[in-house]
Amino acid sequence: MSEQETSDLGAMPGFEDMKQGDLKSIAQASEALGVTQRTLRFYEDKGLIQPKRVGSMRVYSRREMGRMQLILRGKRLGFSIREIGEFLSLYDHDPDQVVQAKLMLEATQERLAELRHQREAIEQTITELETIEAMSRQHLAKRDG
Amino acid sequence: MSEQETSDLGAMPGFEDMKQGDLKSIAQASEALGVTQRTLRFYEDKGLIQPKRVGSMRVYSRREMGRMQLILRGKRLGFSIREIGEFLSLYDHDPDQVVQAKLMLEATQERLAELRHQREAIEQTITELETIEAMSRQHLAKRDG
DNA sequence: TTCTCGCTTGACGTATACGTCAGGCTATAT
DNA sequence: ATATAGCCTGACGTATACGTCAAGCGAGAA
Repeated sequence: MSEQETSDLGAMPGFEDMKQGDLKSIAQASEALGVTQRTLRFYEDKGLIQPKRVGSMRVYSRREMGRMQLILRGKRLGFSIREIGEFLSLYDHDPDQVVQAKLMLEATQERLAELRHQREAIEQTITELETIEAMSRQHLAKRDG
Repeated sequence: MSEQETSDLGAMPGFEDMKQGDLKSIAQASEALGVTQRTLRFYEDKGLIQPKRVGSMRVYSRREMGRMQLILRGKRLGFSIREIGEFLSLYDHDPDQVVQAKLMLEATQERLAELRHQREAIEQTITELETIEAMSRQHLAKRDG
């Protein structure tokens, strides 16, 4: 396997804790984050991250990795990438994070309301399905004697 | 407003309880079911219903209306139209509904498992979001004094 | 020099359940 | 005869989050 400048970035013995210690190639970043390279490029397209370039190759610093963690967390919490993008851009242009925190609070509450609704809907559906399940069992029991 | 043979079908005074009492045009059917005409045509395309034709116009009998109720119920319970289609075709070719009931039971149980997972995931997400909500509040409280 | 890696961009594909035209037919009302 | 209403089919559009090519470039290796 030949590795080019990409791997050189991560493999400079003795320089691990320089100012820009942990630079990663797209392969290393996707590996570390558990997402595909396609996903990283996709998020970049959408403006969620802006990895540096060395020539044409993407380089992921701790900043990008941190943002990716936030993005993935947002996804786990059920926010769309559009929403996540909005949060991040607020985050960028709001050093004190006052506006950011307020809007985050709002979004969080809205999402909570949604989830509570969903939870109720699911409970109802589960109840109804349990009824159907019981009826199916009876139906089968009758026919089998 | 002019109504053609469509409305004539539903408007035959004195004949309400003929053998084929309640025949409906697509407009009346969609109205009664609370779905769009497009939806009815779509389900027909997918083979879920087979309304009769008078010339080229669709006519919905009680049979189709009944199937539509089942379809809509299946949707509410979270089954895909493909799954619903499979149930219905089993239903058709299984007069005793033994096979049907067995498979329905399986599908029901699978769906229940899914829903219970979802419910857990939602509970976790709600918990996490509540934490974030509390943190946002603290953040704002600090800055506002 | 030629091969092979890893990377690049761009564009089209996927799944779901319809929405939204566009163009055209027919029957009734005027 | 013409307008209008209601219906028809067929085809493309929508939203989401990527997957999957295709074609090509620069850099070490053989």
